[in-house]
Amino acid sequence: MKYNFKTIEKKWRETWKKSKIYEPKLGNPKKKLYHLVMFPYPSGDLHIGHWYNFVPSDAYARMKRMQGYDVLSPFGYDAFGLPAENAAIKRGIHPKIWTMKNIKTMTKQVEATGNSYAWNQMVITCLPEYYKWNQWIFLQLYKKGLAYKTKAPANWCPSCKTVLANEQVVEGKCERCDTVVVKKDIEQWLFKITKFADRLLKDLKDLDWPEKTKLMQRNWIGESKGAELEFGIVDSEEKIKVFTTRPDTLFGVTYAVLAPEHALVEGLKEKITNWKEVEKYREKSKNRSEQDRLDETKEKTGVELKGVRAVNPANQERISIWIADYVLATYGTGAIMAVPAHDERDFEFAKKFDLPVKQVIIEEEVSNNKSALLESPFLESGVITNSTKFNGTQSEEAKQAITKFVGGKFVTRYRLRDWLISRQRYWGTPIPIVYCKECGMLPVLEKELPIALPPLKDFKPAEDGRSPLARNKKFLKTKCPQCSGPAERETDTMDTFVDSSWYFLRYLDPKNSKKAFDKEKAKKWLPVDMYVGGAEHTVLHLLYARFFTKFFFDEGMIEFEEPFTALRHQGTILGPDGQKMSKSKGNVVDPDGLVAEFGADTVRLYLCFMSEYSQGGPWNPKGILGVARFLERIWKAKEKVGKKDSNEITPLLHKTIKKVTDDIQNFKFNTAVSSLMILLNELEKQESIGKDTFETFLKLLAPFAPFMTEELWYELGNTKLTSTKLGGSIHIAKWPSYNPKFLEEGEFDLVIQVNGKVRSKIKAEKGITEDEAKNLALADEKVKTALGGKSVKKVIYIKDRLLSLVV
RNA sequence: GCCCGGGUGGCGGAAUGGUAUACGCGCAACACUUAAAAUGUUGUGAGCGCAAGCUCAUGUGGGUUCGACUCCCACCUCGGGCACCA
Repeated sequence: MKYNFKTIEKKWRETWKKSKIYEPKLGNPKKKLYHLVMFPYPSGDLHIGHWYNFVPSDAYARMKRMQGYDVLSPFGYDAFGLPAENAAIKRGIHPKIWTMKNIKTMTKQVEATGNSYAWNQMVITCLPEYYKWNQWIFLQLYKKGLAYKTKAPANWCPSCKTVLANEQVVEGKCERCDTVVVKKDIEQWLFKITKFADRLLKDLKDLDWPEKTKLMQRNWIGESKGAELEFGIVDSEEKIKVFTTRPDTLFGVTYAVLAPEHALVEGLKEKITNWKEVEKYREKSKNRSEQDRLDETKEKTGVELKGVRAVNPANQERISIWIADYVLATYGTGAIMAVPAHDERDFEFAKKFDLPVKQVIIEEEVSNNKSALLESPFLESGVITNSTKFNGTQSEEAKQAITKFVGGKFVTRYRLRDWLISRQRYWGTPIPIVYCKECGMLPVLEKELPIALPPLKDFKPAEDGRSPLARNKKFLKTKCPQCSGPAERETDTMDTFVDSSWYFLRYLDPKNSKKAFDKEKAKKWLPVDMYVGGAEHTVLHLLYARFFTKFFFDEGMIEFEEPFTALRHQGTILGPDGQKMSKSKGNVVDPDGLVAEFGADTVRLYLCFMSEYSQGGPWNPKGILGVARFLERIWKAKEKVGKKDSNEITPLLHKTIKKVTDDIQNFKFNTAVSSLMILLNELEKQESIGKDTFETFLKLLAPFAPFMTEELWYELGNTKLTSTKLGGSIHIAKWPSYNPKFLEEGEFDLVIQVNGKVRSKIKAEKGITEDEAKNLALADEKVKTALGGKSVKKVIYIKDRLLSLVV
């Protein structure tokens, strides 16, 4: 009988759902395993990339379940975001209706995969029952001073008169009207993630994450150790504070540079003789568009602050002060000491404006150091020169000494910026803040939560840069929580990354209306043991989730500091042409069509088999035929199942158990499947297949092909099925274990090398000694020929593998 | 520019110091068939040879080693990330 996947898959999908075998009892797990896939955005269509994220990792979850773990594998939707607004504008459907409809469709599609999700734990972030807690968390951060409001630049389209999300800026231009986008300063909310920079960096080292991902997070946090030094200003009480990683070059400073926005510029206004010019430059750099920045040829610009001079604290030398936009206001102190001889950017700037270059570090100490004109800056460390009493010391060692000499201090700086969470958008979580004319800015009372999104028809931000929520008077007008006088609500909504920063906690208790999450339940199930998702979320999502977790820990709300103990990324599946899939290229692989043609098991198996998981690669439409044949052959092999087990197959069976177990554990799904294929190839050569052997084979295959294995398991009389109950399912059967004894017995091909070249292979018993192997080799005709009568000088023996003879 | 990660048959890939090319796709021949499809069997890196076999081959060039896809050095190339971070 041919394998009829359609009826079989339908039958088991329904049976599993009814019997709830994938819904763990959350109460008291003996051996918990929290397996999590990154929840998708409900775009309305589950593409093959989703399958690739969800299916192989489900194989991992399934094996763990069979190994006796209480596996929690939940699923949900990251349901706020811009596409819903765009769809609403385009088709006139409300974002919520569009989103919920998509969720319904996608859930059906996800169910088709046969994945073992605990559907009863579903989380949907755009529902008030979820975003209420975003607001609550915001209030906790606010209370601790970790949520604050400040002027921050937003993307502004001067033509549409609207704020744009980053995704709406395409190559520095507005995606709608192609106008060059500028930065506009507006009051926005930020989370103080920088306060956690050191811990976010330090705690990376213990995580079982891809090294590359950890490295990217490290670079993003960007730790740099250096000194903070103060430069005096002639005839002024003001000081310029600078941050430098090279205090050893202090004697080589020939000018100082402030960021154009630096507050001191304003403070020195009275003294500056070319104020007009200065102001013009400041204005220009402020209005600098994204486009400009992208086009920039790296040519340095700047203006000298004429009439003011700074004093080098090391040698009291007077130096010029400049403003230039190559110095960033947002990093360090917003001011630098310029050492053109030892810094590339300073060198370039000095050359353009004809500023002095003074070398203070040389490669080696020479008796007569005439400093020749430098053609390029000398960036390495070396020996100090031209620096009075520090001459002749090693520059690395002089760092501390020189810093101390001028009364500076050593500090650690981070590149990481605070997290801007304000969005001037409709489809997100409203920020729970009100503004009262009398009492000022106040947080919403916790008992007032959730502040629900009001219905709205027009989703474009207002011309003053405010969110569309500002147009809804019913939403906007409220009472002051303090004086009950008239007040206005904050109209910005939160970045959707807020939603995804703690959803893994909510899964335990998605309906809890009293708390965001329960400490006791969290203690039992978290942290997440295995997190699987795309590498594109390497930096932002993972960093934000770690930040939230550390905050919750500090607040005593949970007892762990890192949310994701282990992390794996799936690769990207490309179209058959090797290009990224896109509708316009017409190279999109449609999973629904594949399921209809081949069945879910086949699609699952091929996704696991086609490539190394983290690598991905092009989809080969013919390749899937291989695994389809494999399943058909298993279906046929069932007919050969008899009582007698052949001993011959036992060593291979045990080898396969070990290989499949190890490979799934290590996310090497492709080689796990290939070892099952090898086993089947051998089983087919047998007259009859033992029932035990076949059952073991089915169990090993069950994580990959849950439907067919369940059906065969049932036909072999293991699964008990009544109209409402499922007993003895293969998916909760005990995972096979191997006997190491079988791996050490039997025959192997002893490879004989002479002078490093393979000259012969001899069948031998496993476990033979070096002498036995040598005797076998020396008796072999081919080896004799290769040796040519010469005497063996050296013998290398690798047990159960190879003998290397050197003559 | 800087930092990572790759480059293996016609194709997807396997092998992390020990038989290079497992497994699969494709291709070829044969069997079954009136025929085709499906299925099954066998073969399949390149070159030389009737053959046993020999030589060459994991981006390129060098090195370490009895032995290198694997380790080291230099270069070529593709992909990813960051990008004036002092």
